[in-house]
Amino acid sequence: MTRALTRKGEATRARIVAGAAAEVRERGVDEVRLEDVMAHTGTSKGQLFHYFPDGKEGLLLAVAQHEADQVLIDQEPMLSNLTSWPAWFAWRDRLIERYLAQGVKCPLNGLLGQTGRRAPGAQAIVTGLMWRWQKAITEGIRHMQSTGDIDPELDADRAAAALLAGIQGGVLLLLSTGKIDHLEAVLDLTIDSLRAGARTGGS
Amino acid sequence: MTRALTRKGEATRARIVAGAAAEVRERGVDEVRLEDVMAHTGTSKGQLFHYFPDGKEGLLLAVAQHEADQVLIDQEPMLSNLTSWPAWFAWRDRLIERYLAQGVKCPLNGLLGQTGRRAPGAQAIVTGLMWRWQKAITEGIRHMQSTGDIDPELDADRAAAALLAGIQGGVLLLLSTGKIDHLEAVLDLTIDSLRAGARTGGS
DNA sequence: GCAAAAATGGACCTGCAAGTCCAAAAACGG
DNA sequence: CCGTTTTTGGACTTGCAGGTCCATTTTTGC
Repeated sequence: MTRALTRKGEATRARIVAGAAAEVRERGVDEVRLEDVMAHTGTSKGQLFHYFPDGKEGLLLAVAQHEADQVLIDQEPMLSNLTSWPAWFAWRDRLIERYLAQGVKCPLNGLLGQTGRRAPGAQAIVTGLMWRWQKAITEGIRHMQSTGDIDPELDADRAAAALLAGIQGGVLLLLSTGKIDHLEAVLDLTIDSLRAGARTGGS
Repeated sequence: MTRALTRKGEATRARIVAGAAAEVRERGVDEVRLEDVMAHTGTSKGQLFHYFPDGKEGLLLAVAQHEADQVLIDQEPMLSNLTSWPAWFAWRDRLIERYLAQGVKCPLNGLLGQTGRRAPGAQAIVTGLMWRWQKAITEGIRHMQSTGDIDPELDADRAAAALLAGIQGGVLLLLSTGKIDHLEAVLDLTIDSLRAGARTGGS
């Protein structure tokens, strides 16, 4: 149907997406010119429009999906196995490590602020990412509740929402201030708070 | 020195900034054309470059400062008087109300993602805003510690950093999902957590 | 009132980057 | 092999938005 890609074509397409993603991280969404992508990936304009008939919009959409997926992949296998406090700490460390390394170059930043307005589809991609992310955290909390490590009275979904928001804000502040402090504070204090409620059963 | 503005000129300049700010909220930073600002404010291109010799960049910088100030002003007088739990709740309510009303139209969004890259000065504006914001929260926590309403052992600055990050993330998620839930969860759970530590003195 | 300075209007220039088009080369399928 | 389809390259078009310029009107200060 929609498929008419040879093996070579498939490879080229993938190369374009990966190269464009790198370019977006480096320069930011609206500073990326198709020319940059062409130079970076060794492709021609004809190819770009061959694989992305909708032009820049379609390309950015593919990049957005690529980057969104990567965000969750980078948190594995921790994110899907928040089944003990050491596991939670390992996840925390991975997040800090990842965003510290990433620094100012943030794909999400572009996704939310800019691509979101342009492509209506990008909005859906971001929402989907947040949804999956929060769901994983919620499951982690529920598991800890089932083992008695977190107060069963706690609204797991609400707590996960707060934690997710904290992480997003922490990353945002990392982008603007260049310091990881906010993200660290959120993770440590929130996890501490989750642990505090359990202990002997609360009230 | 740098002043050569008549009363009329001052008024026109202010009108341009206000109109441009509205336009930025409405369409997003990189979708705003100078032409839009001209139409919206009833000015000509000559005027724009008369009052903002650096062109779009200078105008956006002025808009950024304008919007950043507004963010804090909108939280007054609550933000500067976090001296009792009812005051904290009033602040919470104001935040929810403000951002609920604002919805998807966010000046900060543009500030962070886009203007930040373009104008090096915009980065400073955002950082300054966050700094002032966090300082106000820290002072609120310190005051509550002085009255024994919050555990004096708590690191006030760290807690404020976490709360600020939560708020930022909550707003970010409001922008992408359209729902206020995350912001609400952050505010309620974090304030609850602050209250929990005190009570009878902790350990 | 009058000269100087500021404010205004809008025509014009310019550069850039997205998007179009087609012709040549490579890959595919039988 | 050969016709067909896909892939590739790059010249060309187009539109737009930022920025320049200057002529005209208004305001200012004396």
